[in-house]
Amino acid sequence: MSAYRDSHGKRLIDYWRPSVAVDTAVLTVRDGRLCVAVVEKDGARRLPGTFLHEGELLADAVRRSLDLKAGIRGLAPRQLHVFDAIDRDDRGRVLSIAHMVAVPDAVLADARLEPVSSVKDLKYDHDDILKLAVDRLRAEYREAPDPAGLLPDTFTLLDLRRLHEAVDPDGIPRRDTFRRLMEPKLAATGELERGTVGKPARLFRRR
Amino acid sequence: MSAYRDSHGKRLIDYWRPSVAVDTAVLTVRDGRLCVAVVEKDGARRLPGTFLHEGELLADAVRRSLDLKAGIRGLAPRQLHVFDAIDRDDRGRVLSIAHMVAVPDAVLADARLEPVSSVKDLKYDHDDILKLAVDRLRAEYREAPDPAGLLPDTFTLLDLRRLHEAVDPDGIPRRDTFRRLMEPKLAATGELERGTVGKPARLFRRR
DNA sequence: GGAATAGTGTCTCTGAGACAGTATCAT
DNA sequence: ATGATACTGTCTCAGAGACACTATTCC
Repeated sequence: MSAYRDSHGKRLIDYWRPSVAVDTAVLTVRDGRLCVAVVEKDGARRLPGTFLHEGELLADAVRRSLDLKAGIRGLAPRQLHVFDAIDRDDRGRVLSIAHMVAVPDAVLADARLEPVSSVKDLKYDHDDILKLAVDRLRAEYREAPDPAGLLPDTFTLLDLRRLHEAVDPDGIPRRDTFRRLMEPKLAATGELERGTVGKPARLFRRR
Repeated sequence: MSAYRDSHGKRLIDYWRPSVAVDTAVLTVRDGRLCVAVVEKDGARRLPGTFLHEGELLADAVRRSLDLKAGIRGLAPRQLHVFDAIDRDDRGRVLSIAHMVAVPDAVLADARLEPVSSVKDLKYDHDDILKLAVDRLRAEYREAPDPAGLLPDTFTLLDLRRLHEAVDPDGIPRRDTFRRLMEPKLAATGELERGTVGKPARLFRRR
C-alpha cells in the first residue's frame, strides 16, 4: 500500500489514504455585483477544483486548477476549511480542502461568472464553500480598504465605496463616515481625477 | 491504485493519494497558566495525533487519537489549518489537518501538560499548530466569557477574571470594566459564594 | 472597629454616526 | 450663475477606561 520503507524494509506509513481535492471559490466584482467563477462539467455546475498531485503543494494545486480551467494566474489562494463528509463525493472518499481567492474583474474575462446572491445548487458541498468564502471576504472588507486589490492602481473614495458596497450591500456606513474610516489606511497620490462633473475627487493608492 | 470503478470497470478516481493525519492542540488552564497536552514518542515531543482511517470523519479521528493517547473524551475539536509542506514528515508526504480543543483541567489529569509560554521544539510543525491554536483561543476569550467552558458550573466574576488572565495575561481590562463587559453575557444564579473573607461574591452561570 | 473583598456612581476620552455646511469643478 | 459632486466642521451618542466611593462580610 505504501511506498515508504526504512532502511530495513519496514513499512513506515501503512495506512489507508483518501483522495484529496482542492476546490476554490474565485470571487470578483462585476457590474457592481459580487460574483463567483463557476465551471460546468457533465451537466453540473461546480467550483473549479482538482486533485492534489504527488509532490505538489495545496496552493500550487489551486493555481494549477485555475490556470487550467479559467486561464487565471498569479494568485494567492487561501485555505478555508476541509470538507470531509463520507459521502460528499459519489466516486469515493474525497477530502475537499476549500480555498478562496479574489481577483480583478478583467482577469476573469473568459470565465463564467454568477452573482453570489443567486448562486445555488452547485454540486457536492460547493454551496457551503461559497458561503464560507463570501463571509471571509466580507469580514476582510470590513477591516481594510480593498484588501484583495480589486481596484486599479489609483482610485477615488467613491470607487472604493462602490466596491465595498458591491462586496457587502449591508453593513456599509455613510459616505463621510466611510471616508473617515478608510482614508487613514490609504496613501494619497496628490493627484485629482479629471474629466468628471463636480468637484474633482482625490486619487488614492493602496498601502 | 484506486479501488473505485464504475459499472463498466472504468476507474473513477485514479490519482496519487497522500497520507492524511490529524494533529490536535489540547489546551487547558492549570495553576493559572495556559497549558497544552504533549505526548512523547521515540524521544520527540509532539501534539497528539493519528492518521485518518477509512470511513472516518476528521472529528472522529481527533477524538480517537485523544481517547487513545490521553484518555480524553466527549470533546468538540475544531479545524484550524492544513499543513502541507512537502518535507514536513520524513516518512513521506503527510498532510496534517491541525485541530484544537480546550478542556477543563481535571479532564487532563493523566496527560503531560506544558505551559504554552515555554513550549518549543515540538516535532514536525507542531510549534506552528500550537501558535494557531493559542491565537484562536485568545480571540475567542476576548469575545465572550469562558467560551470553552473551562470553569465549573457556577463561578464568581473573580474566578472568570483569573481564567481570562491565564488565557491571555495581556489585553485584559480592569476589574470594573471586565465586569461590565462580561456580566450582560452571563446568567445570574441569585446565590452568593460562602466561606470567603470580605463581601461575598455573586455566583454566575454560563448561558 | 478594622481588614478584606465585592460592587457601583460618575467623569473623561475616543470614535462612530449624522447633518448641514463649504469648496471646486463642468457647463 | 447653476448644478453637481467632493469634502469637512461640529454635534450627539455610546462604549471603554479609570477613579473613588459605598457595601458587606470575617475577625
